[in-house]
Amino acid sequence: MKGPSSMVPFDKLRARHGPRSLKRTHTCGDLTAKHAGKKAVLTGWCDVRRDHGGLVFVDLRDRYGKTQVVLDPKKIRQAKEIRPEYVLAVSGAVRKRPKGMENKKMATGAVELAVEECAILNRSPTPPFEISEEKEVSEDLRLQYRFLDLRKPKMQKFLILRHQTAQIVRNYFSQKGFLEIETPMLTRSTPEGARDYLVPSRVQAGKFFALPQSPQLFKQLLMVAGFDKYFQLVKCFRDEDLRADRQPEFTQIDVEASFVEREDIFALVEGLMAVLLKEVLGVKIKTPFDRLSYVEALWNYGSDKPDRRIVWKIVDVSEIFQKSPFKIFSQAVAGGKSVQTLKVTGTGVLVRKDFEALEALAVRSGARGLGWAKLTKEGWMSPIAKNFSEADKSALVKELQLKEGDAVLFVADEKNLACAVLGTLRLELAEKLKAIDTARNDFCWVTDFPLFEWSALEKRYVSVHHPFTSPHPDDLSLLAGEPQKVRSQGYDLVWNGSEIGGGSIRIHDRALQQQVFEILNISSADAERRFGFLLKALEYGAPPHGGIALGFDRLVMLLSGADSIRDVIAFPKTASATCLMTEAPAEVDARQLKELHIQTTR
RNA sequence: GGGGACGUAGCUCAAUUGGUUAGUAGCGCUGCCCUGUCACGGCAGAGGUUGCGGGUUCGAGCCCCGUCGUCCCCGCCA
Repeated sequence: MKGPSSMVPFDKLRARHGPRSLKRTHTCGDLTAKHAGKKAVLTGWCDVRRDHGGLVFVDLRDRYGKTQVVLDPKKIRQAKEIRPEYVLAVSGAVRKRPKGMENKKMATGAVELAVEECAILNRSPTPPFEISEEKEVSEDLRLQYRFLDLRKPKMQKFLILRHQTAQIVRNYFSQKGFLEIETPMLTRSTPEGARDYLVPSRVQAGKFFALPQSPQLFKQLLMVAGFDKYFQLVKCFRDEDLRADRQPEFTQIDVEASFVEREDIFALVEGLMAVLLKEVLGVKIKTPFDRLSYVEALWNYGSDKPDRRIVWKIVDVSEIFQKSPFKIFSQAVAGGKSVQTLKVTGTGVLVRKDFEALEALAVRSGARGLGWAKLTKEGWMSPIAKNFSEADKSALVKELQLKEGDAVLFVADEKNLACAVLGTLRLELAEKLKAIDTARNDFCWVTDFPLFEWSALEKRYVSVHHPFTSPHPDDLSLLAGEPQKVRSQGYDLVWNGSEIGGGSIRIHDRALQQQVFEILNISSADAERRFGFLLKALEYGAPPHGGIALGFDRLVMLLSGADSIRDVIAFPKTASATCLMTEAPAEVDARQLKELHIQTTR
């Protein structure tokens, strides 16, 4: 029991919790000159207070805006008590501000509320940081006091935009005949893919649920059930390390449809993106989006999520160096490797040290080294060009259309690796040289991914997308002999160099699914144990089907211009997957563990 | 798992090469004054375990080791 000293006097308690005479009539974003002369009651938080002694101005804030209210301390005794973040209800007359006193920066700046009655609904200690966008506050403090951080208009704008985006998505799919169907959060662990978050079962001793990494299997089962058009805004969970655009729990726009081909999914999603950009950003985009094969993307841009707002492309110059006196390149070509180049424009500011830093990055990215040449007024500035023949140089100038101020980066290696390294440098340099056309919105589909890749770690093939992705029909004959050459019917959606979604046409044939499991070195007993329900469903009249999942948080981040995914999630986790506000995850009582039949080892 | 940046007042930051008792710092906070401000203004004031632990040194905010936390990147993320 608390002592009497901490008791709140009864009349104050009644003021806070009792019936209220001041019921809100307008929000703090509502009032304009046309309300002048009317009575209004506003509620909100004190944003700033300007005390002039005989007159007190308070900017009252709620999620709709801010309104200046004016208090005469002689009439309103609470005027002097008000502090930032106090919760107020004020009534009075709306009046036009005196001539010349209008505030053009405020939406409600033409008017103010002359307060006749003021109730302090709650008080606040001085907050740990100011609720304003003027100053950067360290993110750990913001996350600790998330309820205050979310009071900032900018954060509220993000969450409002998130809501609007969700509404548009739901409307779009509903209008196209798609049904939103929920799938379980407590499901079975599927060891393929990311690490699972596990949930112990109390009732089934020693057994565990897993939180879904995605509703992949359930949505396929819905197709088998005949719900031929499904979507869901759904939470997914992956226990992997975080990034600026990755959270352990995140939201997907999950979509699946039956009797469709790749192009049907593309058109569906293109339509959605067009509506979203129009409604949210007021931007008209061109559809259909360009389609690039995985190989095209990699060979031209050095990435499977190319940012085509950067004009520089990778060019294969192996042929030029076939007979070059520069042994490093000519021998690489002779040995079946290749020489890849990236021409970079506007490099006037780059000096030797910058290229050396680039070389270090290239080496970190897996290259053996980096060749570079910069065309200056004095000629070729380069540690390697002195080894080039004149024929090499003129062929390069012609092939790459080199001009003064351009630089060329060279990587000689196995083609895919060399391109990937140049792809990394391309992004790095474009950022540094501000060579990204940020006014552009570039969408593209990347298709024809390999179905499998060899995992050196696990010494087996693993799925590039997931094990239910259908092989490309033209490559079925390669499945048995050369699985690494099989392309998949998977696809990614890329927006300005960010992967915002991925999907595939699925396998709907039990025998083919079995064969894929075999290539993945999943025994039929294993497959039966883990995915038996799916295999069984495939036997009972599974329709051809396919779909996509779009990263909702990432999408909202890009639509809102937020620079971190955390800014568009109300209560996000830190890079070490903890919540600084609730301090989750936390230890639990020994009794709880016992009930769950669990013992911890540390 | 690995690499990098950062951690000083409530907040944002400063503090020369390791040198007195940490800085007239900005914002915020407290008190007083002020009837037209809007990032109000004026005067006065309070506020510090330099994340934590250890070491080197005559002397550490600064150097070294460890640790904790935040952020970014690689691995990882079907």
